[in-house]
Amino acid sequence: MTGIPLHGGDPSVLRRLNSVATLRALRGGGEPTLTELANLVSLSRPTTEGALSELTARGLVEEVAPEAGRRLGRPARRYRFRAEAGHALGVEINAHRTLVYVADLDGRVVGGHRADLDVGLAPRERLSAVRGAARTALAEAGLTRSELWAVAAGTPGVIDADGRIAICTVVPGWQGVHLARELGRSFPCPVLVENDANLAAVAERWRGAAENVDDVVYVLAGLHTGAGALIGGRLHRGRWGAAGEVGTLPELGLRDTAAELAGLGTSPGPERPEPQADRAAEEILAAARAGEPAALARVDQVAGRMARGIAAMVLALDPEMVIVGGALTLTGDVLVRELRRHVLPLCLGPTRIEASTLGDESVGLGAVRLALDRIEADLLRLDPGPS
Amino acid sequence: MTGIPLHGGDPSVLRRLNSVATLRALRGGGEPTLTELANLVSLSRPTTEGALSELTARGLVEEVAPEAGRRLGRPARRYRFRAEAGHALGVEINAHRTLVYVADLDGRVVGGHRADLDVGLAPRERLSAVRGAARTALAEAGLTRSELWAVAAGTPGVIDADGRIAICTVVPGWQGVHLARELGRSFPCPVLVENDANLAAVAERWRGAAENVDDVVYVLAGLHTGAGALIGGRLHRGRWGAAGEVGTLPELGLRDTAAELAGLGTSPGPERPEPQADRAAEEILAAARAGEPAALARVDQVAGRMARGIAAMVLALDPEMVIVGGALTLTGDVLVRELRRHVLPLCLGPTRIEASTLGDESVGLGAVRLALDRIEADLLRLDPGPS
DNA sequence: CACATTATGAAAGCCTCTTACGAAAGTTTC
DNA sequence: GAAACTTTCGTAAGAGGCTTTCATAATGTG
Repeated sequence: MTGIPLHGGDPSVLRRLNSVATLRALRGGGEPTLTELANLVSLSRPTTEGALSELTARGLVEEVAPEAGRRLGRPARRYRFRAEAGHALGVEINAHRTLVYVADLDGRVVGGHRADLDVGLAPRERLSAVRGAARTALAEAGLTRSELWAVAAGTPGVIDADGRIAICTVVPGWQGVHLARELGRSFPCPVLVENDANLAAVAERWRGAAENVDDVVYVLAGLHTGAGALIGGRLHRGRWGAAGEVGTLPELGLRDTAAELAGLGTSPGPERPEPQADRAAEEILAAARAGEPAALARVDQVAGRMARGIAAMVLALDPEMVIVGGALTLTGDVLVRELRRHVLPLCLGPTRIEASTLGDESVGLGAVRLALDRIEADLLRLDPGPS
Repeated sequence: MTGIPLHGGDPSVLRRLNSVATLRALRGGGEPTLTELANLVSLSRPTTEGALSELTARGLVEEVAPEAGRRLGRPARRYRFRAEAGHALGVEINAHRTLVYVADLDGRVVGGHRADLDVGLAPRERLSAVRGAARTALAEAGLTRSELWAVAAGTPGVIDADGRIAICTVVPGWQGVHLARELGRSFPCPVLVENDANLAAVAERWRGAAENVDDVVYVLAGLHTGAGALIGGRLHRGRWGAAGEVGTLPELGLRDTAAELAGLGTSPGPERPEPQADRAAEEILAAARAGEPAALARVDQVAGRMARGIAAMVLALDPEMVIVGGALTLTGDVLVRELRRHVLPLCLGPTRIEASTLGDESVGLGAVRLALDRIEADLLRLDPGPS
């Protein structure tokens, strides 16, 4: 946790440490020469060379053709990180669809597939649809399952530490499913499961609106509103994986957002969400964007209600940035503008409130990032581990 | 941040690493023999010996007299961590008083002083009272300022990253004071400043009700209610140091708690807090403890109001535990019981809600712990640093 | 007082990193 | 087209650190 070693080490840990440092330097991209690399890691050239030959043997690094001469002197050998050495699979599973991405170790998406799902699908069918989508995506990328190094899946609900869906109200029958174990049967590598809003937050920090921002709250505005938080650049799950579920408090206005936007009123406790509420909500938002007064008023009203819940999260966590995404933001930024207007006056600091830039890809991409994080942790770990 | 090195190292980093590991093992307490220590850090005896002689030269470790024989064989040399090698100063400063602790590197309190302060005191006088209290506490411990390795202070309000009091409504004139710089003039060592509720959370995790719990929310129930959060065992300050200020949202019932308890109603925005509200609130709590119905009803009502704010934090962060402390809890655990009754139904997980066990010492002890954390970070850092 | 037991002290050997120097492979210049 | 120049490569020597090993020292037991 603290990075402070409990155990000392013999000279061999130096070798590992230097290997890791070299790999890390190469992961930055580019195709540095041996001497450039040696300077980067502050090691001597022979040592760097040794680390590189080990990494090459492990398939993580490759020597590339020397740059066709334009500089003086003997051409330098260049090396690059073999991003294609392994792959990560990111999956989104929700009530309406599943979305799968395959990415290489650099996070470049090399395949994907999306499939619409019926809301009423039983977990077993839902799972086999997911497996099918994964198969298709892998085929598109020309890969087999054995070339996957990690898999991550995002889904609505509270996910416990084992990857079981502890609470889920929006996908029928989903609660209680041990998603990590189920998917684990299909893949010969670690399988992680995480709440969808949490993953969206991860994605927006990776390559979205919150790039490199360390403290982020992501608000997933859909039928209900969920939220995910990154604290110090790391995902905050909470003790039982339930962090960000402020939506549970009725007076904070994050329940049945779409329904209220659509003017259906707050239903007491719908076992099955009504998809038409989503569509109706989107229509209202479109009308608001067109300037229709009644629609604007409705958006204003809902934003005012949601604002309290978001403000509660902002005041609790004091993030640098709030990202608003989810189905309700896909048709424009009316909602974000209204939320900004309502939330900012309630905050203490100059928190920025921005729209998601990844749209409906954020959960899937966040899953990719989570899987990559796991791979990197394994790769850059100092102790060799049982692999 | 990640503990992964960017730079490689020559054999000398091994030595530092092993020194650090040895020191860390000794910090655990006890007076191990050389061989016991070598086993602890998984190093050979000669290497451990080398690390020890370096640490001894730095004054951090000392050889103690061998345990008077009761075992067979040649008596083993024993070593111990010299907790008296350095000291930390922890300070609490609020509207009514200042409290100072001096502790050695093991956190053992070796001196302290508390002084009542007039609420209306100007910052300059308040500061000199604090300096006086520190001087008295140091004298009691038989130490000079130069033997302090770090100082930390806790005070109400939002503290920015530089140790300036960005927002403070409860101590007149306090807002805008650059507390870290002011105190820095008096001490030849790092000076840290932190929000009081944050420090109370740190203290309760250190040696209070939340020992070794990683995700904790501390609710400081005083005139207003502040909160501090520990996430993953680390203090979460937020981007602008304003994390935990849920009390700002009026509908969450964490403003003017004492005033409402005392039946004074919610004052719109008191420039100066009224100390009699505190006292009246305590009387109500005592009456409630005695079972007086009217008082019980009042407590119940306030707890119900506060519960929403606390629940908002719990739902946002999903902590393992909520600690309730502050002036309102000193007279008994009525408030805690009522809060537990009101908050738990609103939560998703089995969050524990407990009373502070450190009482009005928590902020000062948290300051000690924060200073010690800083010292440890410096001590256990691998790179030598400019010290 | 000898013996068993445990710890210390010092030397030998191994691993890894750094420095140093000559050879190699290009480009530029004449 | 060859010599000069420049930069990199390959390898050997040297230094720092850790481990193993064996003889020695100090203490309790019979």
